[in-house]
Order: sequence, then C-alpha cells, then structure tokens
Amino acid sequence: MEVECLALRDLISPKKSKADMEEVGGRNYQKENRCVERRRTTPHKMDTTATMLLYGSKPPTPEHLQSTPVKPSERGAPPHADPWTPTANLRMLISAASPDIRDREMKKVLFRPIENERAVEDVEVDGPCQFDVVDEEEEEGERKPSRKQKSLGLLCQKFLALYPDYPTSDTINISLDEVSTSLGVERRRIYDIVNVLESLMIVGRVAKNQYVWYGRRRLGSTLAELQGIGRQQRYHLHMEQAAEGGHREGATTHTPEEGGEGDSSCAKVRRLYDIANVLTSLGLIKKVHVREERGRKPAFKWIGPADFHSRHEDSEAVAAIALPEAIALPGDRKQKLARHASFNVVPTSVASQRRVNSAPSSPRREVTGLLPQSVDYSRRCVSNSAVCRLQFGTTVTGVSHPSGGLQSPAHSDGNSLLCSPGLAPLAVPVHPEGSYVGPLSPHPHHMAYLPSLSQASVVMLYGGPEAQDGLDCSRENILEKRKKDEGVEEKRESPETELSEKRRRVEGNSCQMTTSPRTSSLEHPGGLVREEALLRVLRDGEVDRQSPHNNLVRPSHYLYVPNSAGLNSLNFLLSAGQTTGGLTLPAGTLPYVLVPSSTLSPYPLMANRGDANLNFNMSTMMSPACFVVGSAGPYTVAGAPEFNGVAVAPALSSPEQHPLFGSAPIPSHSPLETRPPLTFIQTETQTPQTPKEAAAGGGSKAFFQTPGTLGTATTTPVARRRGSAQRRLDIGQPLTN
DNA sequence: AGTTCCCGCCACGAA
DNA sequence: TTCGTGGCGGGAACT
Repeated sequence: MEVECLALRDLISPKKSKADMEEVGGRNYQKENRCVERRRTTPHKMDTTATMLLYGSKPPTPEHLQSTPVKPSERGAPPHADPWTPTANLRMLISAASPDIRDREMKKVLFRPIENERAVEDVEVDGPCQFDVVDEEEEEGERKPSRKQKSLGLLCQKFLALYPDYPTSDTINISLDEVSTSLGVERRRIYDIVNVLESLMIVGRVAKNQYVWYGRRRLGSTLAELQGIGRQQRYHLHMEQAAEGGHREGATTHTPEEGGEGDSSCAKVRRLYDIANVLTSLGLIKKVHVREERGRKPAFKWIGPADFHSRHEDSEAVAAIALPEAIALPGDRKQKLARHASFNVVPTSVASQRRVNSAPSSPRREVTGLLPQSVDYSRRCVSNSAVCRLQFGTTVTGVSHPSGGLQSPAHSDGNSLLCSPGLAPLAVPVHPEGSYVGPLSPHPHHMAYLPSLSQASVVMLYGGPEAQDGLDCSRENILEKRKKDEGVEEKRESPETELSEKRRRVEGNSCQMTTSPRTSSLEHPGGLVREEALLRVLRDGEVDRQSPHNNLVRPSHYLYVPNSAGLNSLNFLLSAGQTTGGLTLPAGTLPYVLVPSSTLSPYPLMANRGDANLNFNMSTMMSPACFVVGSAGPYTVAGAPEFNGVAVAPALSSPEQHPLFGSAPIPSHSPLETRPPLTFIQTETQTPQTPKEAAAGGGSKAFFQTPGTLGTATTTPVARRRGSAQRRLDIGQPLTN
C-alpha cells in the first residue's frame, strides 16, 4: 500500500461561488481571497512498511502520539517505558499486561485541565505527534495557556486517553457534558472530536449528549469500509489527479458544473484542520512536509493501519483521508442542494436521523433505504465528522463488493462473532443446511447473518414446522416473545446492555436470538452497499433460479423482526429457502431474504402457513412496526413486477470466500424445495416517523427511501431539503459524476 | 507573510 | 423558549 501525503488544500476546492459570497453578505472575503491561490502538493508516496514497523499490528494508540518521537532503538518499547529505572520497568510490565492500566496511566497525565498542562511533558511515548504537549516556556500557571495546549489535537488525545482502546464491551458511556467539564473545554470542542470519532466508529451516538465508546475495535473495518466507499466514489481517482495536479498546476478534479468562481477553500480548510488534528491524535495520519517547487509544503501522511484493506481483493491504495473529492461550490445554494442529491445519497441522512434521535428516548437509528453508493455526504461531508462519516457499522461480519453480493462474515466462527463485543451486525453463520455453526444455540438452523440489521436490537427467529425443535411458535408465544423483545429493546436503550446479556438471551431462549449491535445501517453504508448488492443480485438475475438440486435449506422458520430492531419499512425478512412461482429465493447458507416493503404492498395479508387460527391482526397483535413472516406454504409473487426489488441474500459457502470488499461472484444457489406460505402482514406504518415527519406525509416517503426506488433514488431527502444550507459544508462532486 | 486553528457567534431543528 | 448541535469565519498564535 502506498501512502498519500495530502495537503489539505488539495482536498478542497479553490473556488468559491458568488452565491456563497453573497450569502454571507458583509463578510470580508478579502482574506479568503488570498486562498484562491492553489497550492498543490506533490503526493509523496511512501511505503507503509515504515508505518507497520512503527506500530506493529496494533493501530497506533494515543500513547503513540503523545510526545516526541523516540529513537529507533527505543521503538518497540512500550509507552512510558523508561528502561533505566525499576519503576519504569514495572510500569512497562504493567502496561504490557494491561492496556487499561496503561490507559489509566495516560489519564493521569492527560486528564487534567488545560491550564495545568505542564506536567504532560513528563510523558514520553512512542509515535509521531504533532501535538507536542511540552511547553517548556510555560510558567507556573501564570501565563495564559499556549495555543498548543489548547489545541484540538491535544484535547483529542486527552479524550482518547479517557477510554481504553479496546474495551471489552460497549458499555462505556460518554457524556459530552462530563467530558467537556472534565477536560475543561467547551462542549463545542468535544463535538469537534466526537464527530470525527463517530465517523470512525470509535464512538457511537446513543442519544443527545450521550455517546458510547467503542474504541478501536471497529477501526480496521471502518477504515476498510471507508476505503471501499471512497473507491466507490472514485476518490482514489481524485488522489491520482491530485498527484498529477502536483505537476500540473492547472489540473483540477473538479467537474465542470462546479463553476469557476470564487474560493471556499479558506473557509473550509479550517474544518479540515480540525479533522486532521483528530486523525493525527488517533495516529491515523501525521503531518509531514513535502517539497514543492516553491518550497516546503505541509501535508498529511497516512500512518494508520495499513493492513485493514488486506481483506480487500482490490487493495489499491487510497488515502485514508477520503475526503469527498474537491469541495466546490456550484453557483447557488439550490444548485448545491441538487448536487447533494446527486451524490446518490441515502435519503435519510445521518443528520436527519440524528434529529430523530436527538431525544434521549430515541437513541436508536433506523435502517434506511438501499441505495447504490449510499453515502451521505450531504450534510457534514467536510465538517469534522463528515470527512469520515461514511456511516457504517462493523464490517467484521463482511460487506459486499459494490458489484458483488453479500459477503460472509469475516470469521466463520460464529462463536467468536457473537462473543466479540462491538460487532455491529448480527452475524451468525449458518451452514449450508441452515445450521448455525456456533456453539451458542442448540437449535442450529434458525440463525442467519443479517447484515442490514446493524442497529437491530432484537431479531427473533422462530423455528418452522420442519425444524421446530420443540419450539413453540404459536401466536401467543410470538406475542410473548415480542413483548420480551420489546422489553429487551427498552433495556437496550440503556448502554449498559452487555454482550453477556445478549448471549444469555441466546442461550436462554432457543427460538429467540437477540442482538444488539449499536450501529444502524443508516450509518452503515457497508450495510447499504450490501443491501444494494443484494438487490442487484436479484434484479439482474444473477441469482440462479434453477437450483432444484440444492434443497439443503428448509423454509422452516419465522422471522420476527420488530421494526425497532433496525428494520424499517424498507425491509421485510422473509423466511428464506422458498421458491415462489417464478422467483426462487436462494437461501444457501443464509436463509433469509430481504424484501422491500414496497414490493409487498400490493399483497394482502395472507394466511400464515395455512394455519387459519393464526390470524394475525395488525392492529391488535402487532404494532405496525412489526411483522411476522411465516414459511409453511406456497406463495406466489411471480410476475409481480414489484418483486424486482426483492433482495435476496446470496448463499455463502465460506466466509473466506468473500473477503471484505471482495469481488468474488455471488454463489448462486437456490436450494429451495418447498414453497411454504408466507404471511405478509402489511403494515400501514412501517416506518417510524417523528411526529413532524408523519405530518409531513410524503416527507417520510422520501425520508425512508425504499429499495424499490433504488433505480431513481436521487430524490433529495426531505430532511436535507429542509436542512440549513448555511450549516452545510459543501463538498465537491465525486469523479463519478 | 503564510499557515494553523482556537474561539465563539449564531443558525437550525427538536423538545 | 430552551437546548443540542455544528457551520462558520474572525483573528491571533505559530512557522
């Protein structure tokens, strides 16, 4: 992998629209105008081997960054190591034994008011850091703290030092108020940090003013997804062009419609600095200087983990600062908004969702529609969070190649998946017979890999007639379980929920499985990509519809998925392994099917598995947000054009077959032998709406884009339309456009 | 002189 | 109206 050195100005547009200048009115842009001058940095390609040598297999931690670089001979020594004293040796041992202890050590140093920063200089840790905490000239608290001491990068280091890199659970709550108080800074500054961290899935937002600490567990997969998404957006081309632009001053990566007037880089570059500071604190980039014809120019070099993309089959180097190409401003705000829409943006922007979740009582995020390249760059793309905010969850469980299909979990060990805290999507391998290969469930085949349920709180799978395994899937039981689920979900709103709790539920209820990934698909472009790929699979007929030989999977279970589990109206989970008249739903190892609700709308409520007694009544039995799908009889949707949008989870034979972002062709099994009836419970309000959205009527429609509208999914989301243009950082158009 | 980025105003949306 | 959030630019520290 090659590492690009990026000058921040290479990432932003040198142009500013006239409209923008007018918008701000009396602002004095003379200063900004000097930024019209474009400075291109000659990309500095380096082998990341050095990075790997520096950091080893573990991503650099804040400890790496704390102070001056160490001599090469000292590399490899744990942070704080001072080999010359017994105390230091002890510290070294302790640090090696327990990262948490090491973290606490760091806290002692970092976790202090800025004004008392002096002692920080005692810390000597490995790694690059531009935030040299040391300020030798600092006088005994008399002087005003220097600018360095108040830098966002240092603040970020302090913030990071508060929490372990690899927490064992997602139970570490972060109160912005407390943090800001503890660190002695305004909350505004904390926002700057957490926005970036959230984008990297280092923290997750659970409610307003409340975040949960994930640590670096997801960082690798997050970066991998970022890279993949960046590639989708063809930012790597931008990088290449930026490289060329280093030699050709006039070269730009801007699209014609970006206009040629004005300059917005100066305004925006401040944001980039903010982001860069955080990323530097995270040890993902570091500031370097590249030589240019006109002299030295500062740039940033990727020093983060270089192997996160090793899971990619396509591992072309892309700088981690996958900024949305160039920031260019179209002629006017309307244009800009239109351009936002042209990003193939998920209608439900993160920001919109945040608004929905702004209340503490609604911390959960919903799954959004499925859109190709569903990345919401619309709102904060160049804001602190937006650069990295590509909205994804854990990808350890696998993602899809843009042109591929569902990727299997990165690990085939279901146990490890389940036991790995912080894995967002429920990832329970199911072998070709539908049997869960993990040790947790005595009822093997009722588990599935549900990548889209990245925010799912509860997923219940009920055994069907063929494999009831003694499960009682009666209506009453389902209801009861639903109640349980809702209870679980309510509990889940508390960040105290732990994996052990999940596992206990799994073990305690053989026909129920719960999961509580905390990341929504909304913020999970990987999931969206997966889903989109699934859609494409079916739409393009990639699925082998004639696989009568494979009858391994029996459509024998129900999937009961509360809407609040992360599925909104976009998705229905049907019992997989079913063959419709003309539509064979391949199950393979993943007995589930994603069906956009829109495709089901034409169908009336059907009898469930021929059981007349099982007469679900939406209004009384279930909240509109829930549905139950049966699987004991034939149903026919053949010829229904609406089903063109049916998403089919392709079979996965081996997790290794589908490495992250792999492009392996989707196995096309259709091991379906029976056509059990399905119960379609058509919900009227499948999409949770805020009161305002509900009142808006059609607004929610756009808000939650359904997969069925994928083909034309360029509607500007309502939330975005009503968003503040003033609050939106404008980004450039990806080269794709 | 140019770069960096702290600081805080203020707009927006939700409650 | 209040509060959470964060876009944004002035202007000063820094190089």
